[in-house]
Amino acid sequence: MRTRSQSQRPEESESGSLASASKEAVGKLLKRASSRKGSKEKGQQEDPISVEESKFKVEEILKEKDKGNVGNAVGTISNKGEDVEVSVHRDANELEWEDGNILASESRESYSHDSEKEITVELTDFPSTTQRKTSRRATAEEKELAELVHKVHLLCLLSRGRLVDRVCNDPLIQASLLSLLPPSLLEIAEIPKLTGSTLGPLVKWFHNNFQLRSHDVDRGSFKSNLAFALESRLGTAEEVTALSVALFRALNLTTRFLSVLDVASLKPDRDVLGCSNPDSPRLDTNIFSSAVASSSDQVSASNLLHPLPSSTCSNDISHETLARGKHHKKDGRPIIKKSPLKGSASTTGLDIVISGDSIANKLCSDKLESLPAKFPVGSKRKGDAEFELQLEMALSATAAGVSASNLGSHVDELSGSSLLPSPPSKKLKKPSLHQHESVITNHGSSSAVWSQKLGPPTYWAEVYCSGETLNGRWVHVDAVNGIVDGESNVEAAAAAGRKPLKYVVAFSGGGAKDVTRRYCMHWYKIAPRRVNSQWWDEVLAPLKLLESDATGGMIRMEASNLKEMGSELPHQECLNPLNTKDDILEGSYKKVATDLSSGVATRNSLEDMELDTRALTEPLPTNQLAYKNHHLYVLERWLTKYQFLHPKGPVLGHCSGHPVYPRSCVQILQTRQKWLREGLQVIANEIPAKVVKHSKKFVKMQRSEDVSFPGEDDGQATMELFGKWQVEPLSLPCAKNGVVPKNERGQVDVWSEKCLPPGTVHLKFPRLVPVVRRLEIDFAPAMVGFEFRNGRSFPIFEGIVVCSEFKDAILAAYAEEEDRREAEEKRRQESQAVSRWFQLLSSIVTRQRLQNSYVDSSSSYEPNNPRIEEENNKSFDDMLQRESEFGLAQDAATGMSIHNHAHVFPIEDQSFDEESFVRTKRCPCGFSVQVEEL
DNA sequence: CTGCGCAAGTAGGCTTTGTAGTGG
DNA sequence: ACCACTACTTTGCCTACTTGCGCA
Repeated sequence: MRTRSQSQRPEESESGSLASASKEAVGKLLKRASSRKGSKEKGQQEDPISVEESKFKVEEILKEKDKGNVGNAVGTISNKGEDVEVSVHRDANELEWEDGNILASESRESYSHDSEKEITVELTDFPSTTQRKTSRRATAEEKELAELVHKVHLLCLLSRGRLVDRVCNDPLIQASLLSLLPPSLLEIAEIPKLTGSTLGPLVKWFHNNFQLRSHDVDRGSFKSNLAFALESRLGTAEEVTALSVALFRALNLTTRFLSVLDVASLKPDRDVLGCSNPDSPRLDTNIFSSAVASSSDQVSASNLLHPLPSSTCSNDISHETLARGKHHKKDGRPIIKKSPLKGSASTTGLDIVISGDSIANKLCSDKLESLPAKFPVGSKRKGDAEFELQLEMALSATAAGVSASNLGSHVDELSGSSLLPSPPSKKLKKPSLHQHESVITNHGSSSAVWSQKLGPPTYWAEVYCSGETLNGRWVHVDAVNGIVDGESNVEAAAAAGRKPLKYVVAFSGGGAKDVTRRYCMHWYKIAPRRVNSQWWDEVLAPLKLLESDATGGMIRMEASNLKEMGSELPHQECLNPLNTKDDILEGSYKKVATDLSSGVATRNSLEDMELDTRALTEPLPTNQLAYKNHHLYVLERWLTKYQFLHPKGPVLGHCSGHPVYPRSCVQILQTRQKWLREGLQVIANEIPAKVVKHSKKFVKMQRSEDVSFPGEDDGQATMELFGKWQVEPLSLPCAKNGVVPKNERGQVDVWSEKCLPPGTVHLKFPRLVPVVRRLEIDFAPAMVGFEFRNGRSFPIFEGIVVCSEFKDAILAAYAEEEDRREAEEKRRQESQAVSRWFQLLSSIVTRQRLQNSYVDSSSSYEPNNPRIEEENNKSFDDMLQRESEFGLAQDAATGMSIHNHAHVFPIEDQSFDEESFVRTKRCPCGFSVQVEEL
């Protein structure tokens, strides 16, 4: 069995034209996705097996400490004595993904006899750190693609959440959970004013009875998985959380399933571009280690969602590993055995021998195992450290299999290890028994990493506690970790895991609601990582309604509550001066106010208000940089050229001595001209809010045109900018006595309808000028914009501007003129048609006359079947008849009418041109005609 | 580990008022 | 002579923004 990288031997992949065609088609897509030179995908979609098994990617991330040589890295996979050679072609200066392909049939064989297979990866000549290509910025196309992937991934994750939510309502699962519950805890269902503390014993019981498993078991559907988890009391974080939600719901508690949507990055992964992404590699690893591992659906979704080359090594490998593991993990866990490294510290070669059922697994784990050794221990750049960390994590994920096979121990012990006390956490109330941890505790080298990086919470529940606060509130319940009301710690835990809470979504009733605000205190950190809010809101709108229907119970406002709420509202607004200009809160406050007036509010509207309030009461960041694009606050130093603070206050605080202003005070300034285009003019005697330097090009241009241009001494002209508070509606001179007021160029600039002088109209019809001139009405060409050509801009004129009173007259005349023009056009076309017919027939007649002159008249021929020939020629005779009507049929040269001779076209004299499908018929008189046969 | 300042590089916005030739 | 139409040729500067890196 032998495969080669396509980059080296593309011809080998072409087992047939179908495959190559397929490759081409898929390649286009992948090319777009990857936009990587030389990276090709073998897409053999026709072969279902080849897709799942024939591809794996190995990212060359190895760096050489001292040596500068960069060459070809050659990987060899030996399988039962045969070599699978993966030649990894390397661009000398570029880190690339490379594809190794294993032929389908052979791969299948390898999976069926996996325990006997051996895969060797040889890696030689590693790239130098110093020769890493400098980072390349993502192109617009890559950004667009990343956004698309982000959006699709979000939709998939939403679906996943809804799926889990639905299963949480399963009566059988709920009943089973209830049957497990001690009778004493059943009473919680009857507590009228539920509080977080009341939930304590229940959560404690659940936490003690359900544990996380270190590996996933896929039983087909999530429901089956959940049932199995319930039975074994072991499950993934998602399953255990879902069970907790099901239990709470069984107890009649209003409960949501919450999930942190660990979505693919909105921005193109920087690793692709030759540098490291501080958070996404780890993030993505988490996606696959938690979400994917727990769901086959997710696997497929994630596979779909990662056509991007943006996946990092561990990220891609881990997900492919898991995916592949699913397909082949039939006869037990992977048995991975490692060969000692061939190369010493001084050599650059590296041999990896792996046994197991998953090639990717082998490649990944062994490679990862070997990687840290490659990193210089000393000076590490941030990216290197990140990458190493990420690799260790991936390594940890695969470590279970390693220990299982090598030590002859079993994974049961490993999963049992999840019962062991976890390392203490600094930031979490209670350390989470994350599957990684359970793995890592058995893996000495990585435990240091994971003790610091506790698994961030990904799933939890929210239970509506009517006994909390005035009108009740949603209480965070992380039954997996036995935490109640720990919402304030979620962000810290997420931050500790380098996993920002980009999207925290609550699922209930088949719907979903974004509740990120509740858990995220530093919105400015996640805002740039989220998709544009309009799209997200539109997506969530229908789901939010469903969620609201399921959870939005009515709250009867008591008189005292009403009073307090009423006094709270204005107080909230006072809290943040932005509210005067910001209407974010307006909606929810209004709604609540309406609800208050009726004495009834929904949980939903109250929650909306709470979330909106949080949105406007973010604490001031302590570092200046955070203000650069902060949605609430601004520092004067980060204002752009056209931004201005008006009013300059209030000062909300200080950061490093710089006053902090509300973002709502930032106004966009424009030049007089720009305001004019919006139908506004600067108020007389207004002092420019800001005077900025003009572009050099503009200065140059102005000076070339106007020698007396009042440029400054330093050669830099200035540009006066005005704010919106300095402008007023445009007051243009009115049209008087039928005369249109024009500018210095004798035209009217019609940027918009607002720019039209009063008393005038803009007529956009073509060919109006002659009509208006004929009527002797004053007009002005309407300049509607500019077109940029040849490095110069040219005005675009569209229609004319005339006084309103002439509009009807002009339109009537124009209609008349257009009718006349159309009639004239029609006449012209007809005469042209006649003229062309005349030319055609003339040429035919001339040709015939010439033939007659030079062909022997003695070879006249009697047709066998004159009638048929006559039929054949009928149409042509008709044509000649029409021709004669023009007085052209008379053959002047011979003096005889062409009708004196009836042409005949004997079959033997006919010829047919197969290329042009033209049959040429010849009359013995010499006349011939060509007929196109279809 | 974080923040800050700087440099480098890139994407994308902005610029902004013809002319010569041909044919009817 | 006048008018209408078409081809010509595909700018380039500047700014905002991103990112990496060194330093504190």
